Amino acid sequence: MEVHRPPTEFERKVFDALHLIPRGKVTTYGLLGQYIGCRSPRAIGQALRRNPFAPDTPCHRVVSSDLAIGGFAGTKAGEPIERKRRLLEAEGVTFSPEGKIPTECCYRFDE
DNA sequence: CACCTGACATAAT
DNA sequence: AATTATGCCAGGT
Repeated sequence: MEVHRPPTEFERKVFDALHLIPRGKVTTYGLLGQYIGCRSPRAIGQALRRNPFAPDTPCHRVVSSDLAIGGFAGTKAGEPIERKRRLLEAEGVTFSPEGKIPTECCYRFDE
């Protein structure tokens, strides 16, 4: 069990980036990482996993580089993933029968 | 399709 | 303080 601890700068960057994602869109670990200057999508995932502000912080808007739904709450599949998918659909994100998200719904931090 | 490697932060020892 | 292990990956072999 992890103890509660104040968010680090790295986590702050990640959370802040999440807030930039428009509603109804998603981003990938890689894009988010590049935006905050981190080339390690794994580190991003860890920060999201420890998201202390969930679901105020839209961590569910981050998917894998393949535009697959990716993981959620430390799991790759299961109930949490179902919730994530539902959250995205509720925001207007569409899913292919394979569970993939169309590129149009992918936010690439284009200003 | 199954590995292996790369890059990075945090927790635990 | 340093090392080890691991983690909502990505990409290459």
